[in-house]
Amino acid sequence: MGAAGSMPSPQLLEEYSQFFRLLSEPARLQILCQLKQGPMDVASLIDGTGFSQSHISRQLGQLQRAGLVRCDREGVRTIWSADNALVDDLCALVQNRLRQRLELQLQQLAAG
Amino acid sequence: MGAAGSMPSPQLLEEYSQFFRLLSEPARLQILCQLKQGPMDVASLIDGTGFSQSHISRQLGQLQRAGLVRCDREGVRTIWSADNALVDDLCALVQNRLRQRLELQLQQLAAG
DNA sequence: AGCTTTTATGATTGTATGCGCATAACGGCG
DNA sequence: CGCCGTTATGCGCATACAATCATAAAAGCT
Repeated sequence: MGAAGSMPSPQLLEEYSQFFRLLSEPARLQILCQLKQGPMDVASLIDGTGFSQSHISRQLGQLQRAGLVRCDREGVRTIWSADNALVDDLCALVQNRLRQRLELQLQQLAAG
Repeated sequence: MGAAGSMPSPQLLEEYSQFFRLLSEPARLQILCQLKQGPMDVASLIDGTGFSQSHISRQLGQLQRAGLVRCDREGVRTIWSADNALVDDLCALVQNRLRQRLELQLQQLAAG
């Protein structure tokens, strides 16, 4: 029992996929990781990631619309921050999976 | 303490993003959901989703390479199955987030 | 062997989007 | 006001990939 739940609606699937799509770009994940060190402005993100200013600005916009980052204006600078237990949790689950896969490959290599 | 961990390596970020990219397509999520009803062949997936045969075959290939589905040949048919506590957990976390966002919007609407 | 059914794959097209350049908009300071 | 520093945005290019059609490969049947 329990395996055959009802299908999620197409709208919900669409929202899931849109969220996962946000995390499907290394640049955005990298920005989120940088921001875990603490709030910082765009210049610091440029230093930390090597991306262009316009690119970072766009990615921040996308992350902001999803509520994954927020910003406070501090004079002329915009200080961005992200507190993401959610992204951490998601990544931890995926990391666990990656680890399991590698361990399985190791076993198969040893057994074959 | 605890907020400023070390940055994940670019390779790890790449693997995270590749995994999330798999889930960033409604078609693949839909296939995974269909398979939660139990193992089935491609014809059943076509019936359940409305996608073309070749499209479904390709998506299954991607999901298989990631270890999210597997198949047993049963005569001329290929029976696909997926047991994914992982995807369920990921979707549950995201759903929780979506709910929180909507509740926040509701509060802001009521307060504004 | 040929024939049929089921699945996988090569080729193609269309669309989305990452990424940077240039520039506009915003905000502070002389 | 003009000037400068910071961030957002219009534009173009290149690439990735979803989606389809047509076809090949695999497996059973007569």
